[in-house]
Amino acid sequence: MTNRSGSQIREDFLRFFEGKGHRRVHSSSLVPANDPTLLFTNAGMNQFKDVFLGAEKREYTRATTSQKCVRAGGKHNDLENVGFTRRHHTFFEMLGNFSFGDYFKREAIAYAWELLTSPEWFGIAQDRLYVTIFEGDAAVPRDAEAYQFWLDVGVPAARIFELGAKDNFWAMGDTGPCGPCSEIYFDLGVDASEHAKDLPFGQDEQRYVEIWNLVFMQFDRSSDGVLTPLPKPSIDTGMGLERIACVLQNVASNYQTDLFTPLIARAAELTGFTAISPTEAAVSDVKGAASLRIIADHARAATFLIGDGVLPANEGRGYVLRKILRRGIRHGRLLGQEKPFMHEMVLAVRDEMSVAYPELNETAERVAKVVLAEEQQFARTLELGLKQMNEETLRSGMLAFRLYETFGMPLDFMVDAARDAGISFDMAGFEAAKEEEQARARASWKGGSQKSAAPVYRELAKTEFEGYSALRVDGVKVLALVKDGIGVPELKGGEQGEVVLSATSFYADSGGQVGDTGWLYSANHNFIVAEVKGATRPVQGVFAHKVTANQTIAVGDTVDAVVDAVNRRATERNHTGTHLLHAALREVLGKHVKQAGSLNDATRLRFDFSHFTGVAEEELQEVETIVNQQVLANTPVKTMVDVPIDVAVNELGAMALFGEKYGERVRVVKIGDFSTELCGGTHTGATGEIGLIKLVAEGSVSSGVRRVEAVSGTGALSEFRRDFEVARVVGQMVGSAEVAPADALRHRIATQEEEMKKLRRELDTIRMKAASSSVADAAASAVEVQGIKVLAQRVDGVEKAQMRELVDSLRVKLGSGVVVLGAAVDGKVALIVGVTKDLTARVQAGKIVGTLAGMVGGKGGGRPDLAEAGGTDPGALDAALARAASVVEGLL
RNA sequence: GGGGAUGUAGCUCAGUUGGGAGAGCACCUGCCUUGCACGCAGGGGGUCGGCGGUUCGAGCCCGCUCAUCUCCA
Repeated sequence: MTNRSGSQIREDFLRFFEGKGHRRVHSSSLVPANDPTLLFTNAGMNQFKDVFLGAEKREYTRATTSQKCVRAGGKHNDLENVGFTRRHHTFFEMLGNFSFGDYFKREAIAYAWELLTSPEWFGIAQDRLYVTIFEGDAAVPRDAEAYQFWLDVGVPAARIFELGAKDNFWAMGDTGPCGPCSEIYFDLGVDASEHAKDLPFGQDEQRYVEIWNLVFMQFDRSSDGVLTPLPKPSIDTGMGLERIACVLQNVASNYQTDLFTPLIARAAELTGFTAISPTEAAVSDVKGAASLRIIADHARAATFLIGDGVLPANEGRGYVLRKILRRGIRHGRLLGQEKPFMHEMVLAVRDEMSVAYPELNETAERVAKVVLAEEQQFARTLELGLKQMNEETLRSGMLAFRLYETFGMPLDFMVDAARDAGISFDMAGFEAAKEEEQARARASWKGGSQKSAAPVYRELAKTEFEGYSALRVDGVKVLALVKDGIGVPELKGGEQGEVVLSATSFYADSGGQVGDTGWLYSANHNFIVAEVKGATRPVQGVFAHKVTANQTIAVGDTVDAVVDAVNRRATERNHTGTHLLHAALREVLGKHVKQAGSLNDATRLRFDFSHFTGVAEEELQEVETIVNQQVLANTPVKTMVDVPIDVAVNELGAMALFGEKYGERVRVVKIGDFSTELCGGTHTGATGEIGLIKLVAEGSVSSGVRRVEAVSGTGALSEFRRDFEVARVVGQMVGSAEVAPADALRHRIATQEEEMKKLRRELDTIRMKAASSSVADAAASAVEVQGIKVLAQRVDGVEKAQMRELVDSLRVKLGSGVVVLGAAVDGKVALIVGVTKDLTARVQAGKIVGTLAGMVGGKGGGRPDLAEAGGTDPGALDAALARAASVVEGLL
């Protein structure tokens, strides 16, 4: 057995299978393209799923990959285990070889055995290997073939074990391709035993470690559970790089391989953990060692996830990333590092892995920034949480859970704090509260939205798309009609549904460009059969036209498909504009700008991209200027089809986007030397056709992602018309005959506002003075009731706030007494009653005002010393005021 | 997808059964003063996230909505 580095193992694996006629395919993104059922790419076969399903064709039938994978959460890989076992990881690399209806079991087994045991390759001693096959069950017979092939390559019968469906039968889902599998195990030796005893295979999970799983895709399972043999069986294998490295480097734990030791060493440096050496920390049970392993593991996961476009968030993928990151940060804190350090780990990951994943060189600095921002956010969250934490919350598990749930206060922090304060933490209460929440979340979940395409689409041939060159295709056949997800023989006039044609000129929703609208004409082009509202691609290659039928349309009919050219052209202007915008943003803001989503329809373009801060007004203007220079240059837009993806990305420098899935041969859209992108959309012939691009909005979508919206062509014209009209009106209103410069308007309006404020203040004082003088000698007119002075006065035209002030000054003047003010305002009545403090024990303002309000058709209330009321009958105000004294008397 | 929390002055935040929108810091003016967060006096600054409802009256109650934080799926 030859010791070799992790990088060498990865390379040797790929090289071995290249030698066996396999195409080396680049790892796909961790964010699965077009597969909403999957949170993250978690196996090598993910990117070939459609190929296995027969929905997608590749130009090769054998492939080999080293696939980035993330498993975090879910039953099989609990995040909490990572770091405390020898083999759990959130991020790992899966080495695999695949056969798409090419070779089958015999070759798969022979290749695997050769690679593992040949002295030219991994050279593992045969007596350390065990294999398993499927033992068979009611539905599927024992895998006798695999058994025989293992014997053929020289595995002794005593080392072939037979296991049940749980271990050795594989399925993609409840339906679809499935088949038996065969696993290869390595014996780490009795030293690695968890029982410290020499136990046979099958009784010691830590000693006998699974290193390779060969899946034999042999059957197709229908929805009623029946298995039918696949005409072209396939192969899917997976070998964890970290595990095989552990074996070949002759160490006990994945963390002791060179894939991890440099990261653990760096983590030790950054956290100042020096209790034991990094080498020991890779396996040690010493407190803190696991923290280093966790940091190393999570740094890898975070680096690759963010590199593939995931950002920390509070739901979905982003939330899993956040949990991983925060767990890493917490373990740094456990080791005493309270300052941000995780972002430094990102650079260490890049240094270790950029040879195999060169994209890290490009992304690492941006990734580090994202991580740093998350570290700061988490610090803030902790700070706020700590403020809320007290003895009470630690004693009550329910309160502690509330703190955890609401403020994100980590459980281990509270447990530690309780221990430090000598309080026993109520873990049982916490768990109970947590279970309650989980039950609630589950109950609300019910049927998930795992919407998959209607089965009817799966059986159809691919639609021929002619829309790149033609807007109209005549004489095409109606292949299928779908209503509410079910295939139907015909659609009647007035009905809505979807139409699949043998060929079409309609572009379908894709790459941010919306599907075309238009019409289906009768074969003789005499009348319109159906209006097309849009088009989608429910499965790869099949175009579905969303229609409202004008008259009966049936499967087998022949129609002419005609795209609404006005709409299409407007959409194309926006789409080409998006490419220009993307390139210009990168020029102005920096190369970290990458598309995070886009939408192009006939009215506007919307472009989301990665960027940290708002885009300044000057930057936007610069972008706008550059984009329009490109438009004016009238550069031809060139599309190149059938370009090998490597050529497109490496030689042409085309931008590939996050989360997009590309085939081996791609379409490249190139605008001079300014922009080159992989794109399947339709574009203008030259940039000049766009006419003009006007940015209209900039804002935030989520943290780290900004959105710019713009209009072009006719949309830009109407935008300008509208703005010009606004400017003209505003100009006129402030007295300028022509459209005034922005500065002048700003100044003008600011002055007017200033003036208005001043006048309002002046008016206030004048009213106040008038009101004061009208009640100036009123103090003298106060009536005395049982020794209490009662003053009632009408003060029309005075605002409420001023009435309160008047009440105050009158209370002072009276020294002791009751003040009642009333006013009629806008057909309504306002009443305010004040009682000096010395009298509030005897009579309360709230009660007085309540009684008086009743007389003017209203209600009221307030504090004992000051109360307000409103009413609806101004005519009764004088009468009410006149009765004020007797009301007070009545309350005494 | 579900739960919880927050949103009030430039910043950090008070605001008590619904009845005067506030504090500290920052800013401006003046005074005092050679100093370390100077002090004193005065002042400016608010669509109380938005919309709707209940009410004579809503920062406060109700509904919807947006944004941010957070837990779960």
